[in-house]
Amino acid sequence: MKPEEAFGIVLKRARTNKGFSQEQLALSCDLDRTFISMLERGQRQPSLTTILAISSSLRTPADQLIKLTTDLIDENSQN
Amino acid sequence: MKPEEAFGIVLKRARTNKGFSQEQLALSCDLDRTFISMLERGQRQPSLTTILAISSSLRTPADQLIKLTTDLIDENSQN
DNA sequence: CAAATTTGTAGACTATAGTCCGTCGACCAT
DNA sequence: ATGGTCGACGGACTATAGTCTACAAATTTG
Repeated sequence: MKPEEAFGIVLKRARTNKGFSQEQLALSCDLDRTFISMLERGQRQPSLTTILAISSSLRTPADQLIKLTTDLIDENSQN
Repeated sequence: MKPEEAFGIVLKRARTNKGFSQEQLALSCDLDRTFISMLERGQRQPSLTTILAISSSLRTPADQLIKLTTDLIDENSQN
């Protein structure tokens, strides 16, 4: 499983858990809505500042987002 | 303090702690030597896959690298 | 159902991540 | 002195992160 796929899944889970729409999140972290969409579908990968911006908007520590992502990669290491 | 500055400091510390040269690290994580140099000087910021590649080569969990980075940003939040 | 909201997607664009070539200066050993 | 490793730095290049506009498909809600 590719990093961007895993991050996309983690992002979507975290966002919906907080009850945000893609557009609300995009506005909050000053990114484009379509880019959030591509991130969640694993078609783009985030840079460090993007990770931090999303972390801040979702009020979820960045290192936790990364941990969830790497855990997901490890779980699916056969794929 | 900008994210890329903080990450650069964290990266340099982690690399030298492991006794690697920039070139050794670059070879190990399949990145360019000059790019590692720019990362450490805070002139570039890493993407997610770059963070994971460096994490793997340094045998330091990615979430720990991120935690060290955000901690450093928070400590210097006045700058 | 219809209307409203949300998300996927495409295309064209700009900014920057990351490569590859080289040169230079600092430091440390012979 | 000089040979070797190491890191800063430049320029030119390619790949991709991230924007913006617009429309279609899906989902939710009354």
